[in-house]
Formats: sequence, C-alpha cells, structure tokens
Amino acid sequence: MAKSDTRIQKKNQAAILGAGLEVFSQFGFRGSTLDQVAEAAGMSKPNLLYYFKSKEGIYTALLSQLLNDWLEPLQALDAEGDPIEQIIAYARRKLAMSQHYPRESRLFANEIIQGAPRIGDVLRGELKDLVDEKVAVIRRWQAAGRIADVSPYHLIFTIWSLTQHYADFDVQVRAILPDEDPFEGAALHLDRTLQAILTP
Amino acid sequence: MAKSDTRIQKKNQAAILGAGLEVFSQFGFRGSTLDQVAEAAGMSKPNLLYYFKSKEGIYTALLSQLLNDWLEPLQALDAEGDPIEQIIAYARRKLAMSQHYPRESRLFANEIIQGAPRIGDVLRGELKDLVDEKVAVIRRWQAAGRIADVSPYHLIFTIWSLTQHYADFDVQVRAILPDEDPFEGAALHLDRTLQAILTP
DNA sequence: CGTGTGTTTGACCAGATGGTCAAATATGAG
DNA sequence: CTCATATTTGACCATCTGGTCAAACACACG
Repeated sequence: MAKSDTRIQKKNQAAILGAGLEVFSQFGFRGSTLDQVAEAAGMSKPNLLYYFKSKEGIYTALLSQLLNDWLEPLQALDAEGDPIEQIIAYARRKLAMSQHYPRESRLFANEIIQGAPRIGDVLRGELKDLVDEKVAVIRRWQAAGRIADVSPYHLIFTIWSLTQHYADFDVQVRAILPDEDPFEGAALHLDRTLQAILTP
Repeated sequence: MAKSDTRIQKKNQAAILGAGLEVFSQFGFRGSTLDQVAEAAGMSKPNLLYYFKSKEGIYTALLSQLLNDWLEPLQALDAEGDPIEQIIAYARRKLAMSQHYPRESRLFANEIIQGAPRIGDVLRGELKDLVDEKVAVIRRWQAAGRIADVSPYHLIFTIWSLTQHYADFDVQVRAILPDEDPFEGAALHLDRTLQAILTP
C-alpha cells in the first residue's frame, strides 16, 4: 500500500537528511537539537516531524543510509587482483572518502566513540563478516608469499585509523599544518607506509 | 589570599573530576548532564556546584588537567637517543596510554571531532610548537641518514591515529576481534610498522 | 473554480536540564 | 563543649527540548 514518494517528499526528505548530517556530525546525537536540524533544513520543526517520526528516526535513517557507502570500498577489494595494488587502492578509496565526505566520517566516529549504541549489532554482524572475508583473502596472499606476514586484522585497523584520522581530527591536523592541504601529503605517506609494511 | 584546600575539598574535587571524566568521555560535553556527573560522584547536584562554578567549569578543569599528561610522551622523545628506538618508544608510550587511560583518549577525541571549541588555541599554540620542535629533531635524524625520509608530520599523525584508534574505537575493534585482547596484537603490529617505515 | 488531499506552521505541553538559595548539618579550633 | 565556618541538600526556577495538534495553506484534478 506504500505510495511512491512525491516530488516534494523526496526534496524535503533529502533536505532533512542533509541537514541532519551537517548537525549530527558536528554535535553528536544527544548534542544536537531538532531546532538546529530544522533551521539547517530550512523548514519548521513540526514540518520535520511530518516527514520523520522523531529525532531518533532522522538519525537512524542517516546511519543506515550511509552504512553501505561506508562499507563499499572494502567490498571492492578484489582477491584476483595484485595484492599490494589492491590494498593500496583500498586505502586510497578510504582516504578519498575522508577527504570528500568528512561529515559522514565524523558521524560514525561520534557514534562509535560513544559506544555504538545504535549500530553495535551491525559492527558485530555485517562489518565483522565482511572483514573476516577479506582477512581470509589477505591470508591467502600471505600463504602464497605475495605480501609480508603482518596481522591482517591490524593491517585493516591501520588503514581505517590512518585515513579516518584526517577527517575526524581535521581541526587538529590543520592546527599542526596550517599552510597546506593535509590530504596531499597524506596520500603520499599512506602509499609509502603500506608499501613498506607489505613488501615481503 | 587562596587558602590551601582542605582534606574534604581535595577528596570531593577528585571525586567530581573522576565522575566528570567517566561521564563526559562517554557522552561528550553537550550529551552529559550534571545529574549524571553528580550521581557518578556520589553527591547532590548543588554540592557539585559548590566545588565547581558550572558544568563548563568541570569540563574545562578536566581538559586542562589532562592536557599535560597527554603531551608528555612526545616531550620525552630524546634527540640524543637512537632514532628508531626513540620513535618506537614514543609510540609504545602512546599505545599504553590508550590501553590504560581510554577515557582520557575519548574525552579528547570527542572534543576534537566536534571542532575543539575549547582547546583549539592549545592545539594551534602549545601542541603545534611541541610538534614543530620534535619534527626538527626527526629532520636532523633524516639529514644524517639515520632513518628513512618520510614526512615527519605524517609520521606523527600515523602514531597518533594508530594508537588512539584502539581506545577511541574500542567498541569497533572488539566487535571485529571479540576473542582476544587487541592491545597485544596492536603492540607487535605497531613495532613492525614503524620499523618498516623508518628503516632507511 | 471548487474540493479533497497533501503540506506547513504557530501555539502549546510535559519533562529534562543548568543553576540558585535558604536552611540544615558537619567540622574543627579554642 | 561552643561557636564560627565549611559542607550538604531539598525545593525551586527559568530555559530548553522533543514532540503534539488544530488550523491554515498549497496544489492537483475534475
């Protein structure tokens, strides 16, 4: 019985999710108010709640909408490709996401630092399964002697932490490097680091 | 004219700061309430405010009290020591802090992700100066050919991100590695990674 | 143009939250 | 023990916040 969304509904839902991303990524869930989101979306608070049941509804809609985009780069890691090339390509995709979608990165960071109360199940389910699968791929590469024998789990943590650092701690990075674009140096450094770790 | 604190004052101030650390590190500043802090400190809300002027007062007292501990490991980096040894020792100290003081790490992470509204000046001042000083040390080591020629700034970011990741994203790390202590593998991985990057 | 449906909002409410205050209670120096 | 001072708290207040509701408005379709 679900009617397909009208033009206006699509436009407003998109505006609300955009505003929610802006606000929630900066202040976290509890630190944000509906008035802030409404203001950022350019509409009244009751109108927000005409499109989404509650504050929580906006937030969880955002989280689940973004989760797929967030996992996609790792899914693209190809067991048939060249090992070092594949891993570096993955790291570059992740870094590019930090550069172009820092708000999404900070949204997840806020959520996870505060104990992941709303996506803990996804972390322990979908995410863990995906990581386990790719860890198996890396282990096969290692067994064949094609890359060095580092812990695949910690290798993945290395890529996550290094790339997300530039988005999540952007203020700190720019406090240290006020006169340059951190992402240029980061890309080069990331390449060299992974080369150094992975070369057998 | 400042009277030295009595026994009771010392005890209660410590209790409040401990409670504040517990609560603020989990929910961030805006996400925490004075009632939560009072409850965790085992006293009434008005009594909290007898010792600290405001919620903000507790928070900023915490931040500035912890900042020194946070910068100390980097200060201890010794220009006269063996380069690779010194850098790895720094990374290990940082990792140990993430392991033993994860709440402090998350407190800073929350603050910085949300734009560091209260410690931006410290980042651009004290922290930047300290980092610049140590970067100069690393550059001298590199000029002497004693370590590889990586960007010193990004090397430091690497150490920060890798070590703090295990504290700040603890929930995610443990979701992926439910059956082991992540810090054991992390220490080994960190050593190997830095060896690989730094060996000329 | 008129009518039914979808959209928007001003006014409002209940509960939470940061902070105040006067009164009660504990403490310790003489 | 006594009293001045330090400590503690119940009751309270103003503001903020998530959410509701009825009324107003816009719009498409006959």
